[in-house]
Formats: sequence, C-alpha cells, structure tokens
Amino acid sequence: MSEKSPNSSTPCPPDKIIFDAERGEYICTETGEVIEERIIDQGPEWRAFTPEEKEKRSRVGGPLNQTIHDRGLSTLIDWKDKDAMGRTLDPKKRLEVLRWRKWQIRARIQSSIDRNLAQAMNELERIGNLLGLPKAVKDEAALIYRKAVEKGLVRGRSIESVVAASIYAACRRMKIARTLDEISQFTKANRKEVARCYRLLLRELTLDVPVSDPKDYVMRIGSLLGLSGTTMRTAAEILDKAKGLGLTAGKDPAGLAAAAIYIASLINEERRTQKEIAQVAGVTEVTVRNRYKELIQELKIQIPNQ
DNA sequence: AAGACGAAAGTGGTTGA
DNA sequence: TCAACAACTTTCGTCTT
Repeated sequence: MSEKSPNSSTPCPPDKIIFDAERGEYICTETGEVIEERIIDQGPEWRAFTPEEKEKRSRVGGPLNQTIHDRGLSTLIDWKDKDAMGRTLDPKKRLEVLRWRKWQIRARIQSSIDRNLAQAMNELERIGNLLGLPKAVKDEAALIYRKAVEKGLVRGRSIESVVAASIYAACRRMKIARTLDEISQFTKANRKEVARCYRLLLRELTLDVPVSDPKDYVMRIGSLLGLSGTTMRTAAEILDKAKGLGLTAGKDPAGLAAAAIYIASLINEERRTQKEIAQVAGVTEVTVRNRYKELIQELKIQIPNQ
C-alpha cells in the first residue's frame, strides 16, 4: 500500500540523509522526504551511568513501555476501620492500616498517568493501524493526547473516545482526510461522543486546525477507486472553481469531493457509479447527486455523452 | 437488472432568541 | 432551553441504459 521504500527512485544524495532517532525515520535534509520509517531502535530504552546500574537494568522481559493495566482488579483498602470479619480494629492495627492507605493512594496517583498513557498508546496504535495512518499522524495524536491527560481532560471520559478525538484532530492538522465516522467505527465510543471530545480538545488545548478542504478527500477517494491522476486533478480543479464561487460553504467536504470525483470520472471516461463513489466517500448517493447537480449547473460543465 | 434521478419524510447538529 | 433551520440520510417510485 505504501509507496515509500528505502530505495525509491527519487534522487536523494546519501550525504543528505539523516537519521531522526526520536521519530525513528531516515529523512532527507534536502527535500524533507521520509526515506524510511518504523526503524527499530536496537538500543536499550534506558540510560545507565554506572556499571552497577547497567547490571541492574539489563533487559529481562518486555520493553519498559509495555502496557501495564490492572484490568480493574487492583486492591482497594476500605476506609472503614473494620477487619474482614467486621470487627473493630485495635488502635495499633488502625495506625498500620492508615499507613497502608496512604502508601497505596500515593503509588496509585503516581502511576495513574503512566498507566493511562500506556493504555491509550496501545489503543492509539490499534486504531491508527486499522485506519492505515502514517507514523507522523500517530505521533501527532499521541502528543495531543498527552497534553489532554496533563490538563486532566480525560477524567470522566473514556480513554477510547479521547484517543479517537486525538486521532481525528491529528488527521485534520496533518491534512489526512478521515471522517469522524471512519474513526469512531473502530471505537466502542460512538461518533457523537468522539465529536464532543474533539471539540473539547480544540477548545481546551487551543489547537488550531485548518478548515477541512474537500480536496484532501480527492486523493484518497480517487486511489480507493483506482482512478488515474488526471481524473483526480480534474476533480481538484472542479473543487477550486466551486470554492471560487462560494459553493463549498457549509457543505460536507466528503460529499463535495465525491461529486467532483464523479464528474471527473465522467469527463475522463473512467466512469464509476454514484453508489461506488458514495460508498468510499462515506456519504449517500443522494448527497453525491445533489452536489453533482449543483456543480455542473453552477460551473456550467458539459458532460460529453458516452 | 442495475444505475440514475428526484420527491418526501426523518435525523442530528447549529444558531439565535 | 427551545424552536427554527440547513444539510444530510433513508426510503421509495419512476425512468433509462
């Protein structure tokens, strides 16, 4: 699916390629092109300053960032000063229980953010992969989510829905066209909830997100339908003109893109049915038809028959 | 038989009082 | 908080290829 390969045909002088260890990508300093991503860092994920430390931390078991999740089975120490049989505890025992409680609460607070993040990253990775998102988008989403956790926005909301909202926000910012429906499809949370979280993120984190452009959808819809570059370019031109005439305001960008694709497919004799296009665009045929009708009318586009 | 078209009623979200 | 409203969906009947 990905066209990116380490030895792609694009000329990029070897001395211009640098390795970005943070992101795990090889990047060309000339063009900014990502040569290869998902490089596995073979080194340890910790630093040791003394030989003893190194000895102590040698790797056994999984990596440090594995998800640690208590599955809701963590022990709770009751606030009542009774033992399991319901008897009142003697004063000495009481003090001891008090210490346990304090210790436990502290440990939980300290690890709660980490645990939350670990679970969220798991979830993010899962959804991101199902949607086929590039690493850069997942990173952006992770960053947004982390900020949300730090601001305490996740409290009272499900991790899943906030993760989904972060992904949506990241997609919007990176101009990767994905609808809310597509993203919430892989989540237990419904679209409404994800949308609400998304708006919350925008407001609380003051993310600036560019207005979604129907042209962003053209590429994806086009390639999903196996259309030629010419057709996609035609569709983009149609959308540009439509924008100039102010036809795009308040309309579903996916629907507009679908209609533009439909028209372009007719012009370039790569005909696809309205149903096919509507399906991959995530709108109905009716919407495609309505946009189509508006576009050819307002732009005075002639469809060559046959 | 499948696709295109359009009308009518229903739905969820935004806006403005 | 509620009602009006625009955009979109669902459903269905008709016409065209």
